[in-house]
Amino acid sequence: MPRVAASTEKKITALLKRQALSVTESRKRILQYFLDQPGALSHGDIEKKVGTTFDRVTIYRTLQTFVDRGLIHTIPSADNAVRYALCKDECGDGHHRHEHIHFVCQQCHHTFCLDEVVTPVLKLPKGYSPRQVEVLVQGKCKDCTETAKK
Amino acid sequence: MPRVAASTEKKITALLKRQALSVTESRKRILQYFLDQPGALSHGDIEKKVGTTFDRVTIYRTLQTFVDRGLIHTIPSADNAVRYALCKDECGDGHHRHEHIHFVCQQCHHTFCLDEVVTPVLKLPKGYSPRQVEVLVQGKCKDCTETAKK
DNA sequence: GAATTTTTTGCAACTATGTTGCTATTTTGG
DNA sequence: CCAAAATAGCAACATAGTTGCAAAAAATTC
Ligand SMILES: [Mn+2]
Ligand SMILES: [Mn+2]
Ligand SMILES: [Zn+2]
Ligand SMILES: [Zn+2]
Repeated sequence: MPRVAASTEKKITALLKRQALSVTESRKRILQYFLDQPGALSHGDIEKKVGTTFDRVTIYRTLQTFVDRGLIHTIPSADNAVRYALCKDECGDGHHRHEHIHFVCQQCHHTFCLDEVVTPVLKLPKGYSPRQVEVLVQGKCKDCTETAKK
Repeated sequence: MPRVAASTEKKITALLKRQALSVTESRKRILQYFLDQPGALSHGDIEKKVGTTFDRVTIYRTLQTFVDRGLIHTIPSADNAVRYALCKDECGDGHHRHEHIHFVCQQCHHTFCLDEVVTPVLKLPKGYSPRQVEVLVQGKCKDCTETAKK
């Protein structure tokens, strides 16, 4: 029995093919990693996970390719460590459309997409033309809040 | 006549003394740079400006000290380049309180504090405890919009 | 399914960014 | 002006990110 269910394998391959990407080991493994866990991942996280199997440069290039093709999006941070998360809506080649906000847990240091929370509409001073709004909330995440109660 | 007006010099010294900081050349120059321009600055910006006069390490430590003392605050980014801007409200030793949003111009690549725009109150899913909300708006800034009209 | 073309990978070399320990220098307060 | 405290510069290091190029792998064509 394979470590990764055949159905997941199929799903991953389909995801890559949909974006007209060659299906390679590194792309499959990195995409798998994103699917296997709920949060966002930094380049460093991925390197720790698969860095012995694949070259650092390959990871950089894979992430860039995924961003370009709309498979993942970047999440800004205040600590010089941009994170990446899967795009759930219909992002495509060259264009991202995200309306959700991001949550950074100050306790477990995980970053989550809160897909159900829509970015607010803001009234900006005259002259400023908004194109994209990013909201980054810091605090304590669901898991960490629940654990604290026990 | 000194290059920097004596009044500015006084102001800078006062700012440093208020936070119980030693008044040194590097701190004065870096604080001066922040006061001289409207936007936010990255470590790299500052290094380009004063990097021949002061050591890189000094700049890192100065920025960290300023953040710790509530003189400047960090602005998250999506490009692995955290920026810093002066605190206008009453931030102090160890605690920052900012309610304003930040604007990143995709044309001139400057980052601005929009002090007049208050961060929105968000309804989060059950379990998430917010502590700090950061809003980062990308688009075209005032100057770039006006220049385009001509 | 083998050959050819195209794409991706790994490696090396490099630049940039950030950190730490230590000593010399500067600043402070008396 | 002096002694104590704080800061700056340097060196050495660690981590992060980029580029060119040849080898390997994947896709395409036959
Ligand atoms: Mn997201
Ligand atoms: Mn600000
Ligand atoms: Zn958490
Ligand atoms: Zn602009």
